[in-house]
Amino acid sequence: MSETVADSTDAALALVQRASLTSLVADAVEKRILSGELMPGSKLNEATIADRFGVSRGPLREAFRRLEECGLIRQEKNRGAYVRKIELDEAADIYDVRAGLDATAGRLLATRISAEQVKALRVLTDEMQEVVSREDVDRFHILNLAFHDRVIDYAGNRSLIEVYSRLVKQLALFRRRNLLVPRAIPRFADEHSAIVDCLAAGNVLASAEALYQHAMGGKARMLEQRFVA
Amino acid sequence: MSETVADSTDAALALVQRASLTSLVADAVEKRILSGELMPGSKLNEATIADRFGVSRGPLREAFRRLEECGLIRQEKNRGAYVRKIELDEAADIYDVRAGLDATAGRLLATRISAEQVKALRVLTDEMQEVVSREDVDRFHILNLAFHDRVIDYAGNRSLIEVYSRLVKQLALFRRRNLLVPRAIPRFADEHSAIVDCLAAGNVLASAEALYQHAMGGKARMLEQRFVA
DNA sequence: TTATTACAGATTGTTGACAATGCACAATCA
DNA sequence: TGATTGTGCATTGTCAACAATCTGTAATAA
Repeated sequence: MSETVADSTDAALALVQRASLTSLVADAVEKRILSGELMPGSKLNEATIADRFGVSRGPLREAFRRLEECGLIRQEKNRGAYVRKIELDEAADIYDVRAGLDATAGRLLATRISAEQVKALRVLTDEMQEVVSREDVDRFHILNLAFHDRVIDYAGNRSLIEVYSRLVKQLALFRRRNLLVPRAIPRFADEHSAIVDCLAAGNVLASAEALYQHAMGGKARMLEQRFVA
Repeated sequence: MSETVADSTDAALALVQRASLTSLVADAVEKRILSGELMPGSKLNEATIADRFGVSRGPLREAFRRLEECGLIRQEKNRGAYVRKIELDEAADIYDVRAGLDATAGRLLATRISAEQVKALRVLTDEMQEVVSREDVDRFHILNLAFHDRVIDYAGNRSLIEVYSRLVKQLALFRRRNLLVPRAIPRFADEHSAIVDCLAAGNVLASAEALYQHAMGGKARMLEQRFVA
């Protein structure tokens, strides 16, 4: 019990030592944007938000600058800040770049993947194959995200992780019901398995191409749904 | 003459309307960092810099947040801001990602390049081939930068341009006399020509691979020089 | 001597106030 | 009526002052 207290106070201490109001507010606003609580196009009133978080406008404005540079909000001089709206063509651009980053991750990972990492990815792809039969879309979605996160992580490139997560955040501003279409799941599961095969075999070009095409498939799905909806 | 006045006042007006002190200061500091006037590791004193630009610390701190998010400076709580220092391994990571982005640009551009764009690139590669014989390293350097900028631009993807320029800026923090080695120039010139050939032929995979390998050659050169110096 | 503490100056973090700008609505005039 | 101008309010831009923290130095004690 005292440990719990010690842990929490330690955590609080570390928080105070490392985190500034600016960073805390930036994280909080970012979270609300990514969760959809703050919708694209929403006006972000400085005084209102500063009050809500119990800080003055100074730190908040600094947080806004960070979020602007992240591409999550847009600021117009003398007119205020708005949650960034990402149009279809812009989302398509981001998808292309992300596909390229996936390919890069594949190139890098194919030359360095460990047996343990292959195994960890296989655990995911195996469960995905299982899930296909159950048609558990939600579970597949989680596994899908985990799979791609791991591929990027395992590539072991900090710059890649940074750039990739940046794009993923921006794409969160564009999710218009891009839920998985059940009928597409079997194909995705197979593609994941094929990707792991390429990686495990150390085939650089095949890994890159498999990941690229897989990501571009995701883009195509996004574009379809846009026009259906 | 009145036109000149009108132009300059128009420009001034546009500047005042669009640019905030924050953005102006951020640009100015960024410029000084990229030019090497502010060296990696330098302490950035808020009061001193604010005074130099004739602004208060508020806008300057906002500018710092932007630069921090750009990866050009690093801020430690209660200790201040420093020009970011990029170590060798980090630069290597960035080079890998940039190579991947070059490959992505190749993929995209190979499917959409126009005759005019091919021609424009050929103008550059032709002059590069000329320059090889003259061993004009400086001129080659300029042509080299122009070539890669155009390939990215012609790819016509805003997200790619944004991410790419971000990485280029970060790499500027690491240039330790990575000037071109004269003996490497002929090979680079040939590679540029080959890249344009692939693009003009609309060969997606070959374009991507040629640009990727070309960029990785640049990385290798950087690593060599690091150990020679 | 060496380590510890106390203090002072400098620097960063945060705030509230004031100035400048934009926006919406009312008043005016053709 | 319709367009334009003027006015007040809300909001953003900027600043200077204050609080909190850090750093280096001097004083103290073992």
